Amino acid sequence: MAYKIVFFGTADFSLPSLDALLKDSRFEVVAIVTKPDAPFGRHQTLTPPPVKVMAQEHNVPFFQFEKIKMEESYEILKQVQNDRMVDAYVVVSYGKIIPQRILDLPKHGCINVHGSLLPRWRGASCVQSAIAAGDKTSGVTIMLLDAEMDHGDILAQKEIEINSDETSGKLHDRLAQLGAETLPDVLANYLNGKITPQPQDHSQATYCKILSRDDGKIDWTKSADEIDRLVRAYNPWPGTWTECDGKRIKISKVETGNWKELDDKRVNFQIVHDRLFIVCGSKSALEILELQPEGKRVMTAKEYIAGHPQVTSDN
RNA sequence: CGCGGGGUAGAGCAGUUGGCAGCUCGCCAGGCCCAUAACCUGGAGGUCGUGGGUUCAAGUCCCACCCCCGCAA
Repeated sequence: MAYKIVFFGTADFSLPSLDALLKDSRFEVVAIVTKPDAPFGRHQTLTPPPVKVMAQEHNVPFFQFEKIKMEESYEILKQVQNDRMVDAYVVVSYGKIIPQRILDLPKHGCINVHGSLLPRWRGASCVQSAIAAGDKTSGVTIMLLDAEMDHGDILAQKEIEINSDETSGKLHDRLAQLGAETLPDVLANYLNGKITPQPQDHSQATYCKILSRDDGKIDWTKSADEIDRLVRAYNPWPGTWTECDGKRIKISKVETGNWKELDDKRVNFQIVHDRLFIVCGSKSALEILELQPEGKRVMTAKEYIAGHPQVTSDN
């Protein structure tokens, strides 16, 4: 008989894992819990989270609790537990902290898929943090949830290399896929007792915070390498930007450039042979390859220069 | 109707109080040079997002609509 699972998830990162469980005959996803529809996009239209869409496509019952902490949420999940004898919860990028008494409901606890090699990068921006910090590798951790964030015992880890030109968008997708490939076997082996959970080495823990757009303002006194990593790490979210003539310009693609050609006394955009450079800290420089002025679409540096023969940055 | 910027040549931009539609790059042809991302000469390429309106005259003023984007979430 199939193991009964309740899946908690909201974002795109959840989809491959949910899909893997839905397709696997060893599991029956008896219900899905996801966040409520939220205002989204330029017109603030109420939009369902991706996981809800997938739940509807597969005709799986789903719940969108306004507040997971409320009594009602607990009562409903308790009812599901009594009716279906759920074996485990699987939590992938749900987006809210689940209260302990809900975590205690399923017979064998709650399994989480996290996009980093725990205990490194506990928290909400694990993918961005790994790239921004210049990590050579990342991976996924399949773990048990406990009371503290990303703190529980580990069931399995898979490591992958971070490519030197990789953005968070790409790594995010690869990790979501890797998690989905790893999850089913690990989950089955945990439930049939073949895996013994291993505690994390808490002394090695590092943490990362939720990012906002303001975090993406580029500090040009940092070195070109640091900024290059930040640009890749914050692509596509939250994006990196700088101010120019009082307007915001997103910087979406850069490459470490040649310092020696540039005037080191200014920290401005500088045009050299149809190419756009900016002087950074530590005697380094970046070439801007792609940017997006406020209100405009993404364009190459060459296109930007065509309409801005003289450009300067306010920093 | 959350706030805001924008749609003008293949690309990026300018266009002043309405008065013959421009700039940089690219493209085509030719020239110069040991050579070039350089330079010179000539050329092609625009129903100014769409539909109405005002006017002798609208890219420009008025109304409606379509599309793109930044903030926010």
